Amino acid sequence: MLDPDRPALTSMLERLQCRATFTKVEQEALLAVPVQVTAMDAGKYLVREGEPTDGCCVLLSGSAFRHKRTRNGSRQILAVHFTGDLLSFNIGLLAVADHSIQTLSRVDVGFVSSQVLVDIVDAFPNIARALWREELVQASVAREWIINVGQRDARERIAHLVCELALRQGIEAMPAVCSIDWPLTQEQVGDATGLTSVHVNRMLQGMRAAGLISMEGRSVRIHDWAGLQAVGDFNRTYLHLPKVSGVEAQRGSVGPPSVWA
Amino acid sequence: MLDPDRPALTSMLERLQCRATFTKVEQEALLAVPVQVTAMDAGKYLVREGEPTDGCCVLLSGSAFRHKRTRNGSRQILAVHFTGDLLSFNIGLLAVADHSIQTLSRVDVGFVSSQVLVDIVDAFPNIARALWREELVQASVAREWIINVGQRDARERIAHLVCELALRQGIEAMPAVCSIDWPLTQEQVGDATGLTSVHVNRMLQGMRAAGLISMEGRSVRIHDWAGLQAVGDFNRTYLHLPKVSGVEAQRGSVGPPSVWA
DNA sequence: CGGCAAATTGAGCATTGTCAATGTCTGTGG
DNA sequence: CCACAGACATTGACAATGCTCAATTTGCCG
Repeated sequence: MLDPDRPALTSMLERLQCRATFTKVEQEALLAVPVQVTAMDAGKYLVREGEPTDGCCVLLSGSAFRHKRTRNGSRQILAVHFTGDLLSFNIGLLAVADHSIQTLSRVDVGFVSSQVLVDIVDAFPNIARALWREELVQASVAREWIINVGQRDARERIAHLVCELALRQGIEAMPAVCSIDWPLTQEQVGDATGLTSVHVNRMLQGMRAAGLISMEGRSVRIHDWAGLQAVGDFNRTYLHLPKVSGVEAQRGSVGPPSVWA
Repeated sequence: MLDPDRPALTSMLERLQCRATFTKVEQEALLAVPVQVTAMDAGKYLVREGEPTDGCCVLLSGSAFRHKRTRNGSRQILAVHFTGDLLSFNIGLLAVADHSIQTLSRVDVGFVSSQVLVDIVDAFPNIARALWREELVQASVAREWIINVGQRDARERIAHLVCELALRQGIEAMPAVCSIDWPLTQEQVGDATGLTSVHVNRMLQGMRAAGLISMEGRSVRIHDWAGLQAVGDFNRTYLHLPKVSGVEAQRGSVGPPSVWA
């Protein structure tokens, strides 16, 4: 749900502030960008593969995912997105969308026209750099997903996905045992990892039995963050997160990796 | 081998001209960019995962690949690059490399400093747009690779890889039966597709037996381009190639898909 | 000719998929 | 408040795609 007391693009600004430091003027320019806000139900398409693309689309609340289908109809999920993420930042650069974007929950989406975006980018090189960097990070995440489905076994793939979504939701600022939003069904986890939902179910049971996680409806409780990272062969470098400061924020990374064979 | 009679960056210009139309001034500005050219042997690292990155690196001749390793040492190839490709275009945007880049053959590589690049991008928005578009296309290719390893079976993955590399080498401007450069060993094909070299070998034998391709040392002869695309579930959209004109160029896409079950 | 990397072959195995049934939860309408 | 529908999760038995291991052959290059 969008907070009516804050500018609509506040969450996007916060996301970009992980990628650059803005002046007051830059911050105000970003928040002042004219944006058309639309609320949408879960399961709606924001972009469809093959359709012409234009403008920029930002996720102001809720979650969404990118996907693409093969000839025989099977679906590969390519990325999961949360509040503040840029969903498409194509100043009319590519003619047609090469994948689809669909909502996972009720969302608020902001649309910004290409022209406005071009103007902002021209006027504020620092903002351009932050947007560019955000795109590079998304590309880095995509490469990590190639490894995940290409080289890791089922248990590792799923643990890795849990780690990524947990870290991107700020798990390291949370208490040692905490819950994160989990917008995916087991079938969607399968489509993200190249596994069947049946096998995902069995692997999740294994992870629960090992005391790594537990599941509560649309959230996952993480009991052993260090162990989960060890199982998932997780190395956060690819997310290019800003340096975290403070003891609390480093909790997960200093403990001994738990053995879980 | 670099042609000494042409400016070093000619091949990069040709690549970018697939993404935008440049004025004479822009073309000359690009070719005049100061570039440090280095020849390197096969198997050398251009970028190493975890090391700081800077500047821009262009492949002026030969081929190279991106890859990343998992904890247990297995390697995933993330992309294959040919003459003219931009290998890293990071105006100091990300602090450390999230993957490695290694040469596949003897190559000539051009290094351009970040500052020069920033100047060019600021002075020529049209060039900036072409570079940006090139990056977006590389991201699109990475997403297609996620599908390839996540959803397709062994034969489809390999056929898809052959199609991609063939199309990027301009197969559609070649005669109906033609050879393309094939810089990968079977083990490397395995690392690119998430398969073992043993299984790659068996699948390639199947494709040869089916009359799709034949192999001649470091090149692959393509006998049935339409059939290969059908087997690989190949849809070129993700490459965002410029519209091709002429009958010859459309040869492969108009024939009936061959049945090969 | 020798050395080495790459390709090829075979046999056995295991991770993961398939199919089909059943259980569970949640929201909605009567 | 209960019944019901529908989506999601879970289970079991069996099949198969692709992996492992280990040996052998081929081809290239000095």
